[in-house]
Amino acid sequence: MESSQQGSSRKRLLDVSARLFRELGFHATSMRDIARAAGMRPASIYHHFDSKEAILRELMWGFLVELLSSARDAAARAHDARGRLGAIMRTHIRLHATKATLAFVADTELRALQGVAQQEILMLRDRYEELLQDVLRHGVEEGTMHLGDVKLASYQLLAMGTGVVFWWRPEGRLSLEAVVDQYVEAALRMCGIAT
Amino acid sequence: MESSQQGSSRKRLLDVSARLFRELGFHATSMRDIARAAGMRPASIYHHFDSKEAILRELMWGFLVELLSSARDAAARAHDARGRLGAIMRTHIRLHATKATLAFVADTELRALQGVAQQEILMLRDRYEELLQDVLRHGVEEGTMHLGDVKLASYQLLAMGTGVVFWWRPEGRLSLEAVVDQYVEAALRMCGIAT
DNA sequence: CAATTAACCTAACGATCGTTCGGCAGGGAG
DNA sequence: CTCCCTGCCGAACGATCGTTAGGTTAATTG
Repeated sequence: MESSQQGSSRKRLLDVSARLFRELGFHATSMRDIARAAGMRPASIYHHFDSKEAILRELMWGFLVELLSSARDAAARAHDARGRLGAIMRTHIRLHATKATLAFVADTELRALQGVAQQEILMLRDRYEELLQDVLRHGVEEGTMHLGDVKLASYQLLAMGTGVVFWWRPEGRLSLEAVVDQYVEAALRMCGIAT
Repeated sequence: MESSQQGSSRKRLLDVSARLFRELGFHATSMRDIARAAGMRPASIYHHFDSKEAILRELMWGFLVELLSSARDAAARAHDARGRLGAIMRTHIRLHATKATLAFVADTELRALQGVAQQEILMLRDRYEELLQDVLRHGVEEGTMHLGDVKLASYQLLAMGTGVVFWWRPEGRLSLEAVVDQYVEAALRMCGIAT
């Protein structure tokens, strides 16, 4: 009933699509590009996915779901606002660095989705932002954080953190842990928390 | 020798192209889209520009040149590292907020340029980053700034600041001045400078 | 006046796009 | 064995792409 290669072509299509979407952009990547990189013919892709947009949809949805659940788990393990902020930033940087290809696509190709597909992704992103904003709001109310507008601060933190996908490489000068630490410290400082 | 409408079509083409490139992305925008929005026929665009990529090239180059020269001027008017950092961030946010369409395109469509055109833009971006990194390095040497890796810090600051194009609208809840102030304060805090 | 040029047009070029149709191989099920 | 389903294929569909060739108009120049 189940072949030993079950889903292997599908997974390979997702992998090469993510890589191509990152390198060329969604609209500059053709189904023929994807097929060639996956070792099959363009028509065969449609045995696994309904459309080119469906591939992008699955890539973005998968990453954002993992990002959101990781952040929730990390925040739940901390016991105060400062700890939760640090935990969220830590998982944010770690996930964006280790899955940079997916993260890059998820952060830059939202325009390419249409209608309800785009709204579904926006819904996940909103929940993620609200998770962070709740932490910031609690920190301000507790008096442990000192910042201006909470929403603005959340945009600052997320933009800063997401930026790691644009430059960090595992073989580069800085280790993942060193990078994560400096991002977390920057986040805490931005919120008026001494380290 | 000079018509009273000199360059008005050209300017209009740049304006509508920037708007379309931001809304749809470069590759999802067709020459026919641009022509329709500018009130002319596709073939007429080629009287003003050599190619679709040439339009993008001019948009990105123009914005980055203005960004770089504005930052240089602002930094020159300050007299210490802290003042220069604040001045650079202030002009960065202000320019990204007031020219958000251009800034968005310049920050997201680098992939769409090919060969030497892309390298020319990268050269400008590198000079901009170096301007900021010099300020940070001086601040660390003076002892007025306390941060880990200087390059990493510059990426954090620029990613945070550039992010303003993704959410701020002039008709929104927060005024430009309030937004600029919170970004500058966040930058100073990130660099270990008390406010 | 004639000559030139800027600005724009219609029409069409070849290429490439996402997608679909119909079929073929092969392995498991009845 | 026959039947069916999975996975993949060749071939082609209509649409759209960036771009070009050649022509028209109106204004400017000498």
